[in-house]
Amino acid sequence: MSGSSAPRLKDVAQAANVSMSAASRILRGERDRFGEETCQRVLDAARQLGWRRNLLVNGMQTGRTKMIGVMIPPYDSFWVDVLAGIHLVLAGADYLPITVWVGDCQEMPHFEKDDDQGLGQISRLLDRRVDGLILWPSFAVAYYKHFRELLERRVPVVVVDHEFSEDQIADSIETDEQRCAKAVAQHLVSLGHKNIACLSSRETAWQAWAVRRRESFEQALADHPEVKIKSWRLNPWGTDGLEIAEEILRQEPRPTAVFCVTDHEALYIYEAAAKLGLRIPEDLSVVGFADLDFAASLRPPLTTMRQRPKDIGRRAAQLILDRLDGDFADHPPTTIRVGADLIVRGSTAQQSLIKARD
Amino acid sequence: MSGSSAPRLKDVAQAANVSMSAASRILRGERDRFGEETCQRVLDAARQLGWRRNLLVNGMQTGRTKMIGVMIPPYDSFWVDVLAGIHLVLAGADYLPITVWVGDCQEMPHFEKDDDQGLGQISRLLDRRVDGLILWPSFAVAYYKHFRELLERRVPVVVVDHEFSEDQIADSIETDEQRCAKAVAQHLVSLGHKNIACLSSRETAWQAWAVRRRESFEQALADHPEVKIKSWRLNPWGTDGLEIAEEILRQEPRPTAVFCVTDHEALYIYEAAAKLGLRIPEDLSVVGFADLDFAASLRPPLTTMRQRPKDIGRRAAQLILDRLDGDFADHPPTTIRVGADLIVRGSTAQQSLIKARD
DNA sequence: ACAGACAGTTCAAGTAGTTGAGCATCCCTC
DNA sequence: GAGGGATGCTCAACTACTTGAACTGTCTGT
Repeated sequence: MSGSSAPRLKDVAQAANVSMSAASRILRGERDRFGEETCQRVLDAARQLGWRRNLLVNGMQTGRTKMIGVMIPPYDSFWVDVLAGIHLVLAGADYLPITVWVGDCQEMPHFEKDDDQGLGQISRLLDRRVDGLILWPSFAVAYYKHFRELLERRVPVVVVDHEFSEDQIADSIETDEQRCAKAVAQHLVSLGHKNIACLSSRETAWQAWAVRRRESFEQALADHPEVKIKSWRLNPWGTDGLEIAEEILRQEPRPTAVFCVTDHEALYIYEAAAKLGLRIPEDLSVVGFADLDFAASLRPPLTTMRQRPKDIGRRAAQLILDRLDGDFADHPPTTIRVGADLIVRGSTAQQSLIKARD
Repeated sequence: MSGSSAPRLKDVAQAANVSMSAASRILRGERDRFGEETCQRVLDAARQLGWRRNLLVNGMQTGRTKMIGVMIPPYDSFWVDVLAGIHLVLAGADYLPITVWVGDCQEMPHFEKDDDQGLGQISRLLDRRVDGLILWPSFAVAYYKHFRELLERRVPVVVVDHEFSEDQIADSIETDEQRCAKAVAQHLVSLGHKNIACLSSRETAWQAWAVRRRESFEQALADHPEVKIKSWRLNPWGTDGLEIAEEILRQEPRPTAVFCVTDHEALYIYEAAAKLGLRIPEDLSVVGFADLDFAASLRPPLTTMRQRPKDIGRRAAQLILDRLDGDFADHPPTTIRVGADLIVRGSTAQQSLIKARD
């Protein structure tokens, strides 16, 4: 057991008494050029010695490592599902995703702040010659700095979940915010709400999606001039969720419904409502966004927009593969907008209910 | 932009007008053997051309790819933290973890059932010549089938979170179940509880930890003969959580405290309690395990054993690195037991409270 | 008997570097 | 003017395998 290490093709060839080239060809399936008995000998020898292909060598020779770098934030259940979609598609094509995290935004508690970290991580991926990159737009900085290089190396990039920037330089898969906003607005308006609040997250530069989500919602309500809408947001550190939530619920007149750009913010509203003795949904309707794993087990269960993260992941992976296989290699960058579903649960109700109790 | 691809060392050498070997040495930091002006020329050329080291080649030559395979279940917040610890340590050593999922147990909704999948995934890792493997014991099957091979290839394996098997064949990092069980038992007993239930999870073969957790708890209570303990478990599909929870709470006499082997099971108890009109903690104390992300936001917040997942991940990664660096290479397999902390929140209370109200 | 065809196999040059050993200068010493 | 030792750089072999081209031997057809 001491001298042994990974068996080489040379060993297999020797054991089968053929040349390395013959062994190589037979093991790669080019079998019809050889005698049946020879093939068997080689195959047996390979099995016996436990030989396996060395994708490092393949990578060197073909320039394809069959690895895709994935840079996304430390996961909540949304990102786990995105990853699941990515894994599923890539594994099917015998590709392997390599996932890295970057900690240069405060939402990520797992890493010490380090501005060069994004660069370091992307370097670690490129040094290993990944064939493509799937990334979350918050890594814009790291991405921009490497952009020229990625382009020159012809490494396809797909951005997931939220539009990357105005100038379409990479493919992008995102949730269709406008349709979502319309669906939420429609739902609340049809329930008779006329005074609605919107609670956004922190709206830091790397949380542009929060801005877009809030603005989409405001726009969607602009079609209903009879409805009053006021928006709020967390401070840049995201530390004042509960206070803001209370502030919203202390307004005169009090909003009868709150749309939160994320289920996380909805938690603050729940907490503030409990504190102020407001009942959900009798006194207050609440809508979240994302349908994170805890949304259904809140009391009452949270009405929320369920995105399709697995779908997003799947399409991102597929898009990368398409770009790599050349069919799609030279198309201009595309944006795919994925739908979402309004899951109506117990946290929203007719506004008339409130009137009846008043 | 069309003909360009990754720049080669040859290009850099040519641009700097030196031999490849000189360029190689200078770029790897062996600078004192060369003239300062030459070094500058090479460095400048490399920067200009955007050259970066090719770890595939390094991997071929040294047999070290600086990649560690990680096989863990689709993540809840516990596993996310484990991963965080792993990433942190490995990134510090310029290693990259490659995480794969396997779907051959039902807890994993993300993949279709496929018994060979574990094998396929482990193959995908070995084909890329990962230097080591961190894995979750549920992958025992895949692991056992590859065990001889891993041994012969001298790929170090570390098993995380729960003991792998009786015969110590790999390093193992686990939560110290016995100490945890003692802490929970101590907490409940000191609150005056005399009739305690334990709600285990499914106890399928690949959830051996549930068995161990339950048994440790039963043993811990054996030191308190005045306390009655009865255990329950979910069915093998995990579908009857709510029913079992109700059954527990309908016992005569009703247990005054329930220990759940996971926060997930505690959710069922909460739900059943709400359904039966029981108040937590006044009528019923509940203790969970893991301190998953939702535990603190339940109402009342859940008392639970907080494991140290980040620590577990960190130590697993460190152990792999130690084995690779040779210092530790020839030690027999070790087990590291990581502590955990009882987080007392609002779901547990003095049993006397209950008496006072009865 | 000899060309042509074909199966079965080998040669050698790639892939992108790394590295131990060695060589050419130049300066200084004796 | 030879010897010694830095200094600064290059040669060539090596990593593990792939692949286009070529070569050998046997069989067939004429």
